[in-house]
Amino acid sequence: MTRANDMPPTAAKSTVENIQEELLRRICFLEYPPGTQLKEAELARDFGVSRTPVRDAIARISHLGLVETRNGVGTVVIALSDEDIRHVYDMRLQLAPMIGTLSPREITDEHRQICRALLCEAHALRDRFDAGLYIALNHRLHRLIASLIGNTALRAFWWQTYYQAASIWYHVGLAAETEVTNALVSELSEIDSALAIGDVAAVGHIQRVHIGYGYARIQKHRPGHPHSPR
Amino acid sequence: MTRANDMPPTAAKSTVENIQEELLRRICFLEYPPGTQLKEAELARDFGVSRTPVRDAIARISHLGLVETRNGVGTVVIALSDEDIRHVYDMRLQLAPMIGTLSPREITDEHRQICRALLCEAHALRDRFDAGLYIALNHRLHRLIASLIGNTALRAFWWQTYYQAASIWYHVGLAAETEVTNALVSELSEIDSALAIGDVAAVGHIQRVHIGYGYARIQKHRPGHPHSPR
DNA sequence: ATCAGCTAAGCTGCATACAGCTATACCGTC
DNA sequence: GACGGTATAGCTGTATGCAGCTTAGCTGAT
Repeated sequence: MTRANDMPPTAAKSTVENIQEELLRRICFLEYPPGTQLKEAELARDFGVSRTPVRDAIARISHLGLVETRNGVGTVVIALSDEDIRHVYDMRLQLAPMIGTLSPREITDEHRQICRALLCEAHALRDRFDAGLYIALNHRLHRLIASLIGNTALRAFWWQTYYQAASIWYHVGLAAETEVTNALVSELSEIDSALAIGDVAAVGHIQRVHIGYGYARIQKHRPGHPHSPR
Repeated sequence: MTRANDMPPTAAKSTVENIQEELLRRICFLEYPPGTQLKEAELARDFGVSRTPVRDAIARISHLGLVETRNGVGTVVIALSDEDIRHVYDMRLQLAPMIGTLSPREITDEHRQICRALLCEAHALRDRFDAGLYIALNHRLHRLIASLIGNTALRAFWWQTYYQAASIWYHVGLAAETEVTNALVSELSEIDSALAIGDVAAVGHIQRVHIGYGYARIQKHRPGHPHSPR
């Protein structure tokens, strides 16, 4: 399939791809929390381009449902409703085991090394928590998992649900630092064990388990529903 | 200076949404077979707008991987590789049973009426085959199924895989008219029975079964075996 | 006849100007 | 003071011109 589906294992090339990736990063890394208004002219200045490529990038991520743009008003970052979040998590719970069953990729030493490095950094996170680092680690972990998925459609869906869910559980992560850090460490060490014996299916089931844990944490620490129109 | 607002309450879709939908229709209905070059200027003339909304529409469907646009060259409709097709079908086989398990919608009499109408028209198709009608029936059937899916993420994925697979099995349909017509009739009558007793899960499994049949037909009639002149 | 190099045509990518829509603040009226 | 209509600011939607990239085809030397 085209490289439009699988996200960025390597660096994107064209201008709008860069902007697209950066916008997604800022949204799911909570630099643009729900309710933020994305002004095309302003973003255009930020990126040093005209409104056209910015509009293009926004159009390309519109299918994720993370932003909504209304004529004459503006483009705002959406806060997913509780029901939407449940739907996304239900979907992820179903997708996770497929990682090991639908054309999984072969595990290489590179995978193992990346996982080992992530585990090491996650340990460091226990001593001194850093929100940005926590988010970055999760993102790299997700990239690692995605690189084990051989089925193109599944990999695309895995990314889509990740982007949809990310901003939510990163938000929770900031409210329960030690809890999520310990969860990340144990998830990584389990994955490390699975990678050691080359068992992709195990990785899928580990994901399945920890997605369940993550959803439970969301329900526990969810902020007192401020205003989530939909 | 308020002018009379006598707009019909039904048509409220934006220009680019219309173009987007029409492009997808033309691609998966094989009016734009793989290899077709989509020239922005030409499409703009067709739709009576400038290049801008056309570009916007193309950008919005780019994530499906059905078109690929390269700078200086053009935008062409992609022919999915055999492996991609297999991946999409593997995915659809997994998604189908979820229709009945992930927040299914309640079946209403409207659903039953639509299904009955489709079944009736499919019967008529047996007497006199018409490619356009066959494709349109399948499309309406897909809309019916999608309207039973309550999980937002699943519904979105269901549509995505449909668009990705549609052009393939519509292509096969043109080479095995009576076979696909009979398959459509039996699929519709099975769904009719499931709707009658309000069993959405059954609908999901019926889909699962017929997706399997569809993939088998693709492998049977795929270019390479039957008619290979020169 | 062959091939390197060049030229021109045609496409997308980008910038910019303008039109249209929406929400808000303002102002005159009651 | 309350209210309805209106002007206005700011945003997105659209049209258009130009620049850059790519390819095909032509030309001329070998």
